[in-house]
Formats: sequence, C-alpha cells, structure tokens
Amino acid sequence: MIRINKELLQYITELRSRREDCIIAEKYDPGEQVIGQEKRVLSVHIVKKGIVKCYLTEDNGKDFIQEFFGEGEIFGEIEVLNGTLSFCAVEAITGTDIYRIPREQFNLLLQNDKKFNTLILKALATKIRYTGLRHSYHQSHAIEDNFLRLKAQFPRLTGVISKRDIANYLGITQRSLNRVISELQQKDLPG
Amino acid sequence: MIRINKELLQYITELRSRREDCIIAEKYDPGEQVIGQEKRVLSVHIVKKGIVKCYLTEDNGKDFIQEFFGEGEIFGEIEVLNGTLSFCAVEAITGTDIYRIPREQFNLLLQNDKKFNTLILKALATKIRYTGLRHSYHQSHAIEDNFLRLKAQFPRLTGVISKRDIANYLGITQRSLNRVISELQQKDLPG
DNA sequence: CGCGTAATTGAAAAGTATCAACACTGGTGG
DNA sequence: CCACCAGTGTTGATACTTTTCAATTACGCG
Repeated sequence: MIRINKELLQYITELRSRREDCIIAEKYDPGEQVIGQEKRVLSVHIVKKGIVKCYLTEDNGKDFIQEFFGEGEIFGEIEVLNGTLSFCAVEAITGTDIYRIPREQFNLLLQNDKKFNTLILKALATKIRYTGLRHSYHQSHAIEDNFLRLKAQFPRLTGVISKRDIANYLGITQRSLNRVISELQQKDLPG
Repeated sequence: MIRINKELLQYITELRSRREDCIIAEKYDPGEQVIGQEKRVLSVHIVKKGIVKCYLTEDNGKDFIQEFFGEGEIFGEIEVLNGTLSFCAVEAITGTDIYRIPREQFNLLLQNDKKFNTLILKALATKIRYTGLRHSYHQSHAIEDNFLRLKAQFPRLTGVISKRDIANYLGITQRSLNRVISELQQKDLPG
C-alpha cells in the first residue's frame, strides 16, 4: 500500500544528472504540506526518499487517504495533464526528499522523450489499476479483511503510520480500527 | 457517472476514416461480454455508442462495478500498457458499438501520433481523478448521499440501469438501496 | 399460461459510528 | 524537577446503519 516506482525514480535521477536545471530537489519535514487541496498545481512531484500521504478532506470534514507514496511515486501529474485544481492534498509523513519538475518542463519531456512518455503512461495505468482494485476490495469486504490485507502488504504499518491515518485510509473510525485490532489479538494469542 | 469522452471519440472516428485497417468496428448485444476478468487483453476498446459496465467479481462472489462507460470512453488500455491480465470484466448493458484497436496498432499510435498520445494521457488522468473522487465520497458519506449524488449526475438512472447494478456500483445490497429510495419518497411526497 | 429473472419487503442479526471518559507521550516553561 | 499542555491512542456503552435471510410480488417473453 506504500507504493513505489523504482524504474521511474532511476530514470528521473539520470535525467537530473544530465539536466540539473529542469529538475529541482526539495526537502519537506514531517507534517509539511507539498500540495494543498483545490490549489493550482504548477509542478509534477516525484518522491526521492520518504513517505507522503495523498488525502482529501470532504465537505463533512472527514479525511480520506487515497494513497501513501514512497520512492519513485509521482503526484501532481493528473492536475498538470488536465489543467485542473488539485483534488488531493499531499503531506509528508516522514522527512521527505522530493524531485520537482515544473509543468512546462514536464510537458516538454512528455513530447520529446519517448522513454519518459512511456514511463508516465505506465505509472498512470498502474495507479488506475491499483486504486480500482483497492476500491473494489474495500466495498466488498469486512473491516477485518481490509486491515489484514493492509498488514500483509506492509507489515511495519503500525510503526510508521499513525492510527488515525490508517483509519482514514481504510475509511473507518479509529474506534472501529481499535476494535478489529484487539479482536485479532484475542484470536491470535490464545490459539 | 456514465462517463463520456467526445474528444477521443471524434479523433478515433477521424483516424478510422483515414486508416480503416487498424480500427475495427464491432457490435455487442445487451449482456454480452467484451472482456473477461483475468484474461489476456489483446486490444484497446472505445465505446462508439451505448453503455457498458466495467466490473469486478471478488473472491467472495460479490460484484463491484467500477464504472459505466458511454460514448468515447476507453478500456483495456491499462492492461495493454502494463501487460497485465484484465482486472475487470466489461459487459454491454445496452446494445453497444465498439471500436477495437489491436495492441500493436495502439502502441504504434502512441509512439507516432502526438495528438493521440496526448488524448490517452488525458483520458488516463481523468480516470484517476474521477475514481479517486468517487472512492473518497463513498467512504465518507452515507448511502443516501451517495444515491442522491448519483441521481444528480444521471437522472434517468433507474430507467437504464438495473437496481442490482446500481447497488453494485454503490457497493451496497439491494435491500439497502430499496430502503433509501423509499425513505426519499416518504420525504418528498408529503412535503 | 408458465417460466426465469428482477424487484420488493419485513424481521432479526451483525456491523459500525458516536460519544465521552481516560491513559500515554514528549516537549515547554516556570 | 515538576506542572502543564497538546497530540495520540484506548476503551466501554449506546444508538444507529446495513446486511442477511426468507418470503412474496411484478414483469417480460416464448
């Protein structure tokens, strides 16, 4: 669930070594916002190191976490491609290094660099596939299943991500998350 | 919620008038499957006319409908781009006309036709945005809100789409859907 | 008419949220 | 060194929502 894209990160790193001018490196502290919700997005961002969360605050005040992004994951590209305002906010969870590509450069790369173009197409396709599968699983399974699936994908989960974020990722309350966890412990320890 | 993409449809139509060999027209009857789940996908498909549903059968037997596609919407492109098996099945709801582009042709077009490339990038970005917003809204709102939102987006809803499909789209049971509908009628008629 | 599929409904059971109180932690300033 | 604070996590009781199950009705079509 903390997705990564090594191929893209490697290519971006190479690109940067050749053309330092068009890819900017930045650092963010935990809790710092990279992109705000409903803002104009002027750059595409790629995680070099660390973890960020991409989340959305609904009109009723509830937060929903779309995804956790790790190394090589890209964000802001949707908004740059379609010229829309950001529909998610993105915030650093750990200390995070980001590569930023201004949208003009991003568009030029898409036009002139076939490999880059392909990598972006694949990254978009992977995002759709991933979120589609996740959405479907969520709607069709109980909380316990969803939590177990999450833990299977990322065992260190509870060490890195706060309970609140886990609950918001699963679309449930913290109370429900806690109940499921303690029920699982009940099952495990005695058996 | 029945998404369309007129720009893409128009471009595909033009393409076909120039190069009839690489874009194949097909017809599907209601209920007929265009793509099966977990199958190899050898072509990209674009809806010329009609409505299809893109759905996923989970291991517990529950169906979840990812999207309804109308004119100009594309599917199968995720699998062709990433070389994965189909994660959704696609089935005609109405009688449907489809344009089919074999994957070799699709890849050539992506490489050699800048406008096509851009249209696909935008279509992918729109898909991500749309499904992300939907997923978030679903998780954060009550069934009634979700149903009303759906009806606002597509008022003819209940005439075209079966109750079972609506329930599967919303990720709820038919029983719950019926209760919400009758409760809404209770509210409307007396007031 | 008779069949199969889709839609409807009630009652009971299961699941989840809400609310409110309390515990733990690390950092800050007196 | 302690008191305090804010943020995070924990827990129980209760109310509400949704599913499950089963029975029944409505509809389209050969």
